[in-house]
Amino acid sequence: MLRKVGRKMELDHQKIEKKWQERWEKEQTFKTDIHDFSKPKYYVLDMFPYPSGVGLHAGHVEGYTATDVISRMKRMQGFNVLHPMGYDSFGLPAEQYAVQTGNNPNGFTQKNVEYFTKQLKALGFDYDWSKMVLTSDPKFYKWTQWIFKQLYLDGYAKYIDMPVNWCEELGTVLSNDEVIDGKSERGGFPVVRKNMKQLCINQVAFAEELLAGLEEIDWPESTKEIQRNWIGKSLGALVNFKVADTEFNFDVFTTRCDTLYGATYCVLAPEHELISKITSLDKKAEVEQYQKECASKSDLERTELNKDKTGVFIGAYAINPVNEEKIPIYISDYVLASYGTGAIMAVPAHDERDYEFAQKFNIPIIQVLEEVTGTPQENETKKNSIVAVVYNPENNQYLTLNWQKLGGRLFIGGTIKDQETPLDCALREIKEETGYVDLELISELPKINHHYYAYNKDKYFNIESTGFFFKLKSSKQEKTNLEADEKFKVEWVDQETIEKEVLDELHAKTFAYALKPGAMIGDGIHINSQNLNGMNKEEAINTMLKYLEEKHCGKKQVNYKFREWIFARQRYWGEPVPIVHFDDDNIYILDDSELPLVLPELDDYKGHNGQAPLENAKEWKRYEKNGKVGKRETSTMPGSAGSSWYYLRYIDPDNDKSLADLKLLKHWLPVDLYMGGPEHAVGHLIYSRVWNHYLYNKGISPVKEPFKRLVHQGMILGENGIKMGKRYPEYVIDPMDIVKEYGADTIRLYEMFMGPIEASKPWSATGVAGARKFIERVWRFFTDQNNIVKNEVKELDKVYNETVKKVTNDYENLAFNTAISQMMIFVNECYKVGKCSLNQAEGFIKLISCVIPHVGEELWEILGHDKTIAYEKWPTYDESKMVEEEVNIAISVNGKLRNTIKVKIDSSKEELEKLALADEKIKKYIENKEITKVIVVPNKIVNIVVK
RNA sequence: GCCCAAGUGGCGGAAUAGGUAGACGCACAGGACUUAAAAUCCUGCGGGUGUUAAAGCCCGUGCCGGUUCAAGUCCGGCCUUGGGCACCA
Repeated sequence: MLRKVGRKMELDHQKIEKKWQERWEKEQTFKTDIHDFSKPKYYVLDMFPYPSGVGLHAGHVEGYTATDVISRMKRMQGFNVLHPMGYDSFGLPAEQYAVQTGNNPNGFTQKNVEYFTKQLKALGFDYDWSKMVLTSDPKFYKWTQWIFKQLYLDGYAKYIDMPVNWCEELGTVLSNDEVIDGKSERGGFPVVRKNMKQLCINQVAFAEELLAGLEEIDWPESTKEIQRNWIGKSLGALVNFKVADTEFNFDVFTTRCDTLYGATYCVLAPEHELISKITSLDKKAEVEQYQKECASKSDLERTELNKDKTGVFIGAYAINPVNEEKIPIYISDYVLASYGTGAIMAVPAHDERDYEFAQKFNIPIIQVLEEVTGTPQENETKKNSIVAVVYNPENNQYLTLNWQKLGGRLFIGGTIKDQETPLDCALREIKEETGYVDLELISELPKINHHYYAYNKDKYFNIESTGFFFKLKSSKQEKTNLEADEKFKVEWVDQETIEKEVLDELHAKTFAYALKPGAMIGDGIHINSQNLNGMNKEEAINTMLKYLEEKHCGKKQVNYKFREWIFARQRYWGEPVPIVHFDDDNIYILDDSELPLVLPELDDYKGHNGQAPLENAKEWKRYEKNGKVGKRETSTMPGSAGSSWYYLRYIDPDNDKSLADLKLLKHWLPVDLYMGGPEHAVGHLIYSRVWNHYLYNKGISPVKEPFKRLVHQGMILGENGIKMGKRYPEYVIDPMDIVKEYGADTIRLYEMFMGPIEASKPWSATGVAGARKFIERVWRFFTDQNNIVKNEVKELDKVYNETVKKVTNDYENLAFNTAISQMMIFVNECYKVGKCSLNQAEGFIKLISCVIPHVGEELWEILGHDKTIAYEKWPTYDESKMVEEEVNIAISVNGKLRNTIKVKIDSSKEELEKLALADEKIKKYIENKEITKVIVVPNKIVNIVVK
């Protein structure tokens, strides 16, 4: 029944929002009965925030509103919805902020949690607050410690002596994803490499599972690609090199073992353990000096210096296992200790870095791959030939032969005669064809394998062409010696002309080599490689692998860029590690009965002083058991520990027997929709997958992949398109200001209407006002009792059903902007018609209540309902109401739109063609012309093709 | 340098499978209501040309080329912006 509502009603957003927020809280509207399995479940999750003290920003509101809309729709569609919220309250950010503002992290965190919660409630999100988790709560981190303990007992967590990222300023070790461009993510302080004994989790053991898992989850392709690159799998081989005249040997990792014949030296990382054992006496001092220099370089310095290769020959030689050649061993920091085996074989002809190094240290370069140009044919005649590029520095021009119609513009070329070296051939050809004799060789260019057809001889040729790059020293010329068919003009031209006119593939490639000296990186066929000669890459790799395995000096090997997850921070505000180091060097992991190991209070904590803060917790640190005395681990866990499993705990947050009841987990997992920023692609989103895979293998988590569908919200930029943030505080929008002035419904509607959820988009103050205007337009129409009629309103049938369909589908696809457009169209139509049936009004209010829940509830009440709209049945649509009797058909001639006509829907092709051809406007375009074709797409378009 | 996205009016953005480019909103302009303004309601709104007005015509989805009866959409090459990786052998 329609409730009588006096005169015009003002929209008082503050009153309405307060009213409904209080009611939702009082009636526990959004409390999920986790044990109710009678309905299908839907688990929708937001990335929980760091409670940082500055409160929510516009980006939070976007992501959280999106999941809120989904969760409200799913609830109305009959799902039992779990939509929880909590706080990632441990970790470096919270600690840094606390120290900077002189607060104790603990009390400070509590205060921020309250602040955030108040803000989230003010935005009207339908979180079930009874499920809240706090990673810094001992009841929660008991289980973080427990999971860590399982990892430790299963051998995945270990102390390892390894080079780590050390940040002096923060006084802690950092993981790879916490280091950006050689600086710490937090604060931007320099990071150096340091060898330290560290607690690590062997996440590389999960690399294959993680890669395979990516195939089965509905995530943005770009995020999956980032994770694949981060894991960085590469297939290759280990090759063992013996050190000449010693007992020692070492392995290198290579993806191109097929280029072994081109390996002319080896490089060890400066930290390689073999160096001290094989360095010759006379090189010892120099080598040690170089090692010292490298150790003190920060990561930033290393990358900045990467253009200029440095290194030292250590006076030892390795034996190339395929040809027993002795090749020198160098050390250089362009080889990383932490990747592969920390040693490489260098193939300077085909690797840019090796090429650079070889140039600088004057090491031989042997080409083992040659590029193939042209198209291979049967019955080719083989020969060897040259292409010579001659450069005149005087006028910056190159020597070419213009064959005109016979072959265009080419460089000097020719066939190598018996008993002639390629270089002799090049010099002879230049002289015979152009007369120039005073030349200086700049470089010999990589050989090219070229297939071509010679018209004058009517034959196919396959040549191996050696390129030469000469400089003209003087214009001294001798008599040329031309054959009868050599009809060309000798011309000097500039680079631009060559690039335009030298079209022959072989000559163009040769010129490119001449201009850009360097390694030949592309693929090709093997040369100078004995049994591999003539093979392509794949064939050669397989052949080489077989050879290496037979000779027991190499084998297939997979390598990852992915590294150990360093699982300790020398900081205070994190989960204590439940480990004790006994005085007799034995390591003891606490018994379950000793968990949680509670983080002790630290009086007047002012930040780190070069050691782990917990070193100062004298009493806490000491541990005694059965008369044995030990010291607790004083490092704490990294910020990503708690967030790696929190989504499990929401399902059963008060369980003190296990991290969560398996039966409940089985029902509720996986998360159906996970929403959060793309910046977590290689941090949280990998770590949580690692833990979940581990827990799955142990039977603790029932699913391999925890997050079935992942969506990132884009960034919200300032009005001028610049990132909001510390650098431009004047452009920062505080969502709470908008809530106060325009209402929570307005900021929710506005942010959903801005554009596609995943796109970055600029804020617009007038856009916000526009959103409010639309809400008022809705309010005005649906609170006016004269507009709402009991009888059907046929005029709205079509648009209403279309709206229900489009909004339902668009919400499902998170296309909120177009869903809102459609609702605007519906409201515009209502105004035009001047009335709306009660049925349609109720359906529409259900749709829009997901985005503007306060106004939605209020309108629902005004329409005469006592209960919340949250559990009302989602509206349905009737396709038959959406079809119209007539449809517009476009008529185009030669693809150009010329007219549109209205015809009965589903008119036949023949009929449409007849109508189109008979159309008055169309006549003038087809008169006196031949109609070659008529294409008819029913209900869409007719295209007439005329000549 | 390598990998991945994206580029559409003054602006944010629409356009299931190649089939009427510019939905919806903002801004702007005009009108109605008002003593007036705000608010509201209605109308127009890519550029050029044309006309009293219109109709009409031409051009238009970063640039160049291709496939097709038909391209914002598909293919090839380039440019720009954003993101990721960066001596990873």
